[in-house]
Amino acid sequence: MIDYDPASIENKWQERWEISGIWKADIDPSKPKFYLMFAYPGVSGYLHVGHMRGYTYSDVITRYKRMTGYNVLFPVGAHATGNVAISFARKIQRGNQEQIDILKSNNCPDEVIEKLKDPNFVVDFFSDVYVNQYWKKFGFLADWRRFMTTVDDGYKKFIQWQFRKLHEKKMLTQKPYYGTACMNCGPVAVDASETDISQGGNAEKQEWTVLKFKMGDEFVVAATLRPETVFGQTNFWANPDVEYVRAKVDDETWIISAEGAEKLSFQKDSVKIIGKISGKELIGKTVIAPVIDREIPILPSTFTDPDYGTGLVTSVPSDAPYDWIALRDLANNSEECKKYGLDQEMVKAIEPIPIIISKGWGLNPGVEICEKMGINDQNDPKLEEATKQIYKDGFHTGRMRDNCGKFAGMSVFDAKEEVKAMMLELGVADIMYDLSEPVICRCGAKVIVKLIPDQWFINYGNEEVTQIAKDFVPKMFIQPKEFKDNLPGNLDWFQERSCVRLGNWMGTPFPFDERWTIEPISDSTLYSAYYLVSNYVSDGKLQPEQMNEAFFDHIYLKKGSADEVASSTGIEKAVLESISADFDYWYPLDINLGGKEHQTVHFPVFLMNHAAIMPDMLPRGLFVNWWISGKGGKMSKSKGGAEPIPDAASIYTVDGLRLYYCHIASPHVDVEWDQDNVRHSKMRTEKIWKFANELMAMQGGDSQPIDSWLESRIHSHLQNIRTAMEKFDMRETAGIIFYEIYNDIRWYLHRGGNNAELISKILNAWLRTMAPFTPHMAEELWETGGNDGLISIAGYPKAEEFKQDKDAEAAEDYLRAVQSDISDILKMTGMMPKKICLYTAHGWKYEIQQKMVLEKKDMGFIMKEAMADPELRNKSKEISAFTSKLMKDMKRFGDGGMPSFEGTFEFNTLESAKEFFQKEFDCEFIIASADESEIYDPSNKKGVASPGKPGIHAEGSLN
RNA sequence: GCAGAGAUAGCCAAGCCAGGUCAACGGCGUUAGAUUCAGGGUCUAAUCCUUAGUGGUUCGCCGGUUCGAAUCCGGUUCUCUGCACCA
Repeated sequence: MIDYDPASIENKWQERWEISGIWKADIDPSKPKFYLMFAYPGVSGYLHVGHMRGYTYSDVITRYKRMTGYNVLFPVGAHATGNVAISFARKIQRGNQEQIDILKSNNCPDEVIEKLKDPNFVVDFFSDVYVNQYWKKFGFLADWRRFMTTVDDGYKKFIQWQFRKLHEKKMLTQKPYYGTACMNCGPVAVDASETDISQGGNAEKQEWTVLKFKMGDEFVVAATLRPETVFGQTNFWANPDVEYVRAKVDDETWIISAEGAEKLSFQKDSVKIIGKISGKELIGKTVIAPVIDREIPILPSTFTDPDYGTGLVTSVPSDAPYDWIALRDLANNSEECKKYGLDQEMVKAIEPIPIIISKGWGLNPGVEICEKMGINDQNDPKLEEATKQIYKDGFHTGRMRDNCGKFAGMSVFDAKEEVKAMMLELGVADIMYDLSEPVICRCGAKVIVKLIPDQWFINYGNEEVTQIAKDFVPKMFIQPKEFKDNLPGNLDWFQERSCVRLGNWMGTPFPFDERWTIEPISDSTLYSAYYLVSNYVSDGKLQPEQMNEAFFDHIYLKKGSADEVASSTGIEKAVLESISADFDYWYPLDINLGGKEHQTVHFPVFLMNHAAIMPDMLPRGLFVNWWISGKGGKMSKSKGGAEPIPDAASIYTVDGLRLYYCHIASPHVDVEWDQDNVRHSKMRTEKIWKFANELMAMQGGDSQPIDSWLESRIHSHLQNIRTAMEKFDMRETAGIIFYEIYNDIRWYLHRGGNNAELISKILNAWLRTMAPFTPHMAEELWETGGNDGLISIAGYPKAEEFKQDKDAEAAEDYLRAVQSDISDILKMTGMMPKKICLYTAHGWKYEIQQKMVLEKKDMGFIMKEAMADPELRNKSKEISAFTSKLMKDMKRFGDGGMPSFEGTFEFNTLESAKEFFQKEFDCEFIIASADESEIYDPSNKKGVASPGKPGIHAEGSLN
């Protein structure tokens, strides 16, 4: 036998495939087409073994389709838009040790690390890594000619065309937007991954309602997150230790903190500081509270932070624990009152005004929670928690009390928006945005919220487009089902989505205003169409500058004649016709495959853009795969998975890894990477390799009854494989191929099967079933077995190639059950058997079972009939016991599920396996029917026998 | 917070939509035995409790529907994903 050397087999066949060109996808009108792509990866550096899961599924599915007669298109690409490559390069420029360590552990040479300071090189370098170190090394048969990245010139032309079409559809809108930005670096993303920022990834953008309190000609301005509570205002807070400023905002003068004024200056056209006023000066004055139009006093507090909101706060002690505690502190502190010249009795007289009825709380939740939590002063950190709790309960369960004007009875949830709207309308309030915690940019500057007055959006709220997409969902093939069910809801939920941004980003300039760059999600919503053009760009038949609006209109929307477009673009007419034909042949896409993170963003917008631009060409299917994670979340060196992908391929072998991805679990659950499991998959391929070699060496033999069983099993397996693969159920399929068929053939040999001709026929089919999963091993064995051509393009085996024989399968199932019963008994007793007797049941039991199971007779009928028969009459007790048990069993099996036996069939089956049993248990076997007279039955087992379950008597030495 | 998904034996994971052949596929791990067996190999058997085979208890937790529930319904706790300038 040839030793198994996976590494050399991998190289050998990857080379052969490369040369053979079977990966090239060209039109073949004689075959149905199948077009699958996966959501291309962002160029974010080296990937880990988890990423290969979905990619591998793609190759397995397309290989299967190819072998079942489809002409397959499987292109790959990479997503470079945005700031991933830029921030990657910046990290290298800054000498980020963590990043450099990752590169080094992936065997990245120093001179390359040096070059990775250039974002463009980052894109080129990792594109090459993905293609050559990952996908080709995993044996993928992708159409490499079509490889593209989203920053290719041709791709940019394509995206610009797409946005022109969206504009024609009136789906591009423009309106003000508040975005996060750094004054030095421009727009930054504030998110948990912290790619742009060095601190504050969990910050949220909050909308503050700015309340204007009239004080003479000026306004003292507070900010609140709870505008609906204005009805409960009792006083106003200023921090005596803070120096506030007078700022000219539009035509008004606002008193706010300097920090607040700065923030506001990014969000309003004119904010100009014209003076100062200390907190102390404000205290003791009175202001007119908005909405309630009441005069309230300004009191001192220490919890008011100049950096939070406007640095000034209105006080609602009924629902704000901070306010209540501060008020109480002050009322009880005569010294403090004196210090600010306040009338202590006046402060004491301030009572909370109940405004919200909240589940589980009385009149003043803010007061109650402080008592409950034992909060005693305004610097107690528990106040934060108390505030959150009250807010949560009030927001979800609360209703406005009767003293809240026209909002009385309204839920807090609704009142919040309505009160805010009313105040804006009246001009007593304004809006301001801020981040919930400090955020610091990579450059060290503070990240602020900035008004972008003319932000562009794609309006996914467009009803016509949404409807087209929603209507199409039921016709699509979508796995898993849960996602299919949710997708229409996701589509409805999508409204406007900002689609361009300013600043230093990689990507396509926005065609209507080139200062803007189209953002990363918006430029990956139609790209399956570009794969039908990219190969022409790659081989130079098409120049990016020729790819104008007329060109894409012609290819995708069938506008204009080939002659016209050829002359206006300068593209050869033949090329134009060829591209056009390609598109007509391959489009629409059959499957877009991607990770679970794409469910609510990428897949819906992918559908919507097709619905908007190519409503007749909507993708026919989506396949979502879940993730592979390390134990406890991250991949780790000690537990595996963190090694570079090429290293993992050499440790576990490519076929081993492919089998692992396919067989470890359903594609739609997360899996923990476990070295032992991966190693097992590798050994499984090796085991099958050896076994296949042994089978190939078989000679001669003769045909026996067990042959029919094996053939029939293979028939069923092939049928089940087809059914499973139609749903791309790769786990089920891999289980059948790599475990069940393997076990069946071994059982066949164990049972004495030795028909080399049959085995050779089965092996031939078996190898073909394996090919999509473990293609390298399958090719090698295919060649060793003397077959011509590549197995990768051989036909996938069909169930009809093997004869079905239900009786043979039933007989074998029966024998296995008997064997297992005998084993159980021997195990229980610890007996070394000398003699085992098997008794098939009494004939009347078969008759009754037949009548009940097949003829559906009931118990009364059976008993009546039995009593009429003189021979059965004296067995009535036995009969009724047997019959009622049978009734029970039948119920357990459900409708028609209970197998029924004939006595002769059972007896003959046992008789035919006698020799096998004797060898198996190494003892004498006696097989008899319970109806035979004078049979040896010392422990009276013939009586307990029932159809399908023979009585068993064993004797021998106990040890 | 909002939306969605999930919780199955020591571990990883099928089954759930279409309730009964489910003590619950498969794998890992563990244990025992075999192998002229050198490098985590292969094979056989066992692996909830009980037992001369048809018995008991189990599928996050609590309750309900049903002759019958891992599967259906309600509630509850915990985990994961997305939430719109991260891709």
